[in-house]
Amino acid sequence: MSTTREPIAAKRPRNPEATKASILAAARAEFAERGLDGGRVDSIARRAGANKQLVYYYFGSKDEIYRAALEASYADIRSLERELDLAALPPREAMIRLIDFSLDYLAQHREFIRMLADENAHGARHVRNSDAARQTNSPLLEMIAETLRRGEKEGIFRTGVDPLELYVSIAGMTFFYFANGLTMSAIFGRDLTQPEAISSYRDHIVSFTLAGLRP
Amino acid sequence: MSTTREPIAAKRPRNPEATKASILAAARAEFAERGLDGGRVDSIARRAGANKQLVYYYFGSKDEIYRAALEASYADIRSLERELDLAALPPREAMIRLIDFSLDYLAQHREFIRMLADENAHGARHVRNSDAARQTNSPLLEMIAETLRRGEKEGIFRTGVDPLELYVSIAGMTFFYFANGLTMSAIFGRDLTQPEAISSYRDHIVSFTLAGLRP
Amino acid sequence: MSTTREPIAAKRPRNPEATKASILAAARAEFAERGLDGGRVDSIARRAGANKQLVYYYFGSKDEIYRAALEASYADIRSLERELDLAALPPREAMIRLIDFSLDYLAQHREFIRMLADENAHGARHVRNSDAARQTNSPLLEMIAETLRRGEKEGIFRTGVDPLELYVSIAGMTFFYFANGLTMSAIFGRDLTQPEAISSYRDHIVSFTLAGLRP
Amino acid sequence: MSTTREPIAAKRPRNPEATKASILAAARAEFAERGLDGGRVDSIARRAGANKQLVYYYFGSKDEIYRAALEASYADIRSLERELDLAALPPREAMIRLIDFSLDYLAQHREFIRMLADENAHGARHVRNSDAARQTNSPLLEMIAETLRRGEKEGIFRTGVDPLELYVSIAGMTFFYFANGLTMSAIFGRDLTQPEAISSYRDHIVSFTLAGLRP
DNA sequence: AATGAATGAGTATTCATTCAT
DNA sequence: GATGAATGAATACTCATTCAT
Repeated sequence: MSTTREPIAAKRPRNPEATKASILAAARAEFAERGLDGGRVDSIARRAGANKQLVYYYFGSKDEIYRAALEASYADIRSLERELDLAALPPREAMIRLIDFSLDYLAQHREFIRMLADENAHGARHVRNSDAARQTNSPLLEMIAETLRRGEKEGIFRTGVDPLELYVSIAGMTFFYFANGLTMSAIFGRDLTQPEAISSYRDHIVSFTLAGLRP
Repeated sequence: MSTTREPIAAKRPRNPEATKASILAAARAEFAERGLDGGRVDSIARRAGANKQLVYYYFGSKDEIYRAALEASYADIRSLERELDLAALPPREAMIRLIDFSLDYLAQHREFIRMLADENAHGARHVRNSDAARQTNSPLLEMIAETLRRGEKEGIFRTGVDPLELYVSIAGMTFFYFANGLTMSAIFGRDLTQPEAISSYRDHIVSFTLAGLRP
Repeated sequence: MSTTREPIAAKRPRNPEATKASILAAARAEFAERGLDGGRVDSIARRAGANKQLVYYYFGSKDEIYRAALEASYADIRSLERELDLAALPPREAMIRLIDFSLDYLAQHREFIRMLADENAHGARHVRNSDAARQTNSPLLEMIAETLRRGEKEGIFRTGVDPLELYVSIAGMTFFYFANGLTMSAIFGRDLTQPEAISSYRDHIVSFTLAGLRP
Repeated sequence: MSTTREPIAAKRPRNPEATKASILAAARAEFAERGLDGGRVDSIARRAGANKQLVYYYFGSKDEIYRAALEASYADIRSLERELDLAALPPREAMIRLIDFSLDYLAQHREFIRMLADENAHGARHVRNSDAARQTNSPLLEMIAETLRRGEKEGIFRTGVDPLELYVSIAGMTFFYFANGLTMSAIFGRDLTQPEAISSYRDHIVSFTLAGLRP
């Protein structure tokens, strides 16, 4: 009140949707790189080329930006999962494709690994508060179940395999490789980030999984 | 108040080793709960009942306390791994024991999960700077290799399985379950933290792994 | 969402005077509750159900809204003061009526207390900039003077009493009771907000004042 | 963690009590001038020539600094009240002295007016949270009661006057004069800040009060 | 007349770290 | 060894105000 404030004219062109989108993109990059605690709202604004207050104008708080970023990440992977179309492949090939998808996606989207780890480290509170994240059910479970059923019929998969447990196993094998690759590389003295190492590990999981499903 | 001066006894008895140990324990608890970025030096001092400056006196910086905490975590698990004595069991039982150990340890030491995830999220820079962490080689790889050899000889395990890749697979299946259990529980609407769920998953991994190793 | 565009009807019907009035009412409520520094333009707009920019459109700045709110408060009390018609009562009853009015008005318009205190705390700069506030002379002084004259003639009031000083005394006794009632209640351990306490204090002021005016 | 921070050597000489005292003094000045909402922690630190964090180190939060400042103000006036020694004077002179004290103190300590007004505007929450403020009972009430008793015995004061109500009346007449002098001066076109005006008002209150107490 | 988007300067508070004793 | 005092940079979030439509 005592200090006179004369704001300077706005420089950013009026394009609300683009503005909001660029802030969200910046937030995703920031959080992927530095995590929830390490991410800075200032940095998000800077990355987006936006005024910091705009971040709050559109998202309200750091936690809500994080939730939006997380939702976007989930939406991305869900969208690709829906395109998998495992039903179009024979059971064995379907399973291989699932493994490859899981491995490739994580290899190319390290940011998803970071966000997932971070979210769990924080008690999954953003996911729990996100209708979007909870309701956008993964199509994977049903796909896996259907693939298992076909494999059982063909006699190449054993019965009694729980789709969710299988999913967790495959996701675990792929996720862990990239999530903890750095410490393992340092400790075991074997560079797991090399393409050949990844390729070899891929073959291992494929044969391991297919064998693991045999009747 | 200002006139009478009672020489206040130093609250903390001079016991350097105990002091350092209590600070380290406090640091492990703090980082396990809040991560590297979320952990506070103040909080560590408070938890340890020590003066904040003591933390710096003994450890130098936040990063070095973190490294010490990480090293202690690694030392703990390495110590237990060494007691596994897989060589005393038939190959199949040895493999089951390995799986159970991996699962139980993570179930009971969630803090290790957090530290591992955090360390990797930060580029594993503390592990790389830690001779202790890198040199205290895990005895597991050799144990697994030996177990695989025996299983091959007995004809119950196939050949060509890489011990490290197998280790990554098993560690991945167990780690992922606990590391990302919260988001999965929220999203899949199935409480994976229940003992029955864990027990069921354990059976799944055991049979999946044993089958996966069959010739 | 972006394809179908339904021309959303302006929520607020074009009714400038009603709009301005609702903003003013909102401002009065806001400033009465939170003071000049504590009051928020955003909050005023929200209370008024209006766009924030409208507040600026009609009032120009926070200080000017405050001035308008203050003027409205003064106008309210002046309006009631004009209806007092002390001349219609015998001097003693007129004086009692004046006291009751002062006490009752403040009891029922705590917001006026806050605005008065706030305005003085800020150097009365809004009042000084307000022709309205300064020109709408209070009719009280002349009423009091006339009542005193009649009392003197009747021999029940002493001479030489300055109307403004008497006004300040009465206003002070009533204002202070409500303005600082909270701290006094806390410190003296006697709840001055109770109706009985107010009623008792009223009797005290009445007899105190009448006695104080005796020749 | 990623940014390296190398603090520069401390410049402030080590004198905790002086430091804390200077911060408190600065806080009192700041809040007296600008109120609770208008006061800035930054400004307090600057006034005290101290690092801002020191303010938090010693006082914890803005509200607690305010409470400390308020307590100090109360302690100041209580200390002077205790020196009044009304019992040493004849009842009439005692009453005059009480009035003069009240008027003079407020005339010379405008900051107390501001703090009192502000505290009440904020619901007296700091006083309620302050044991010091509540327990340091004002000696005035007992002094007034005793003075009234003596006056009654001598037949110069009437009976049945409640000490607290009398206190409120006197405090009100003096407080209001200074608290709202600025708006009244502006509105009534009579400068109440002039020494002559104050002096005249003092005489008015004295005779008004003494007359008001006559049997 | 009315609305939503955008801005810059602030605002209380926190944090890792160092100094002095 | 141990403690309390002090520092500077930062951190999430707010606010009055203006621009563009």
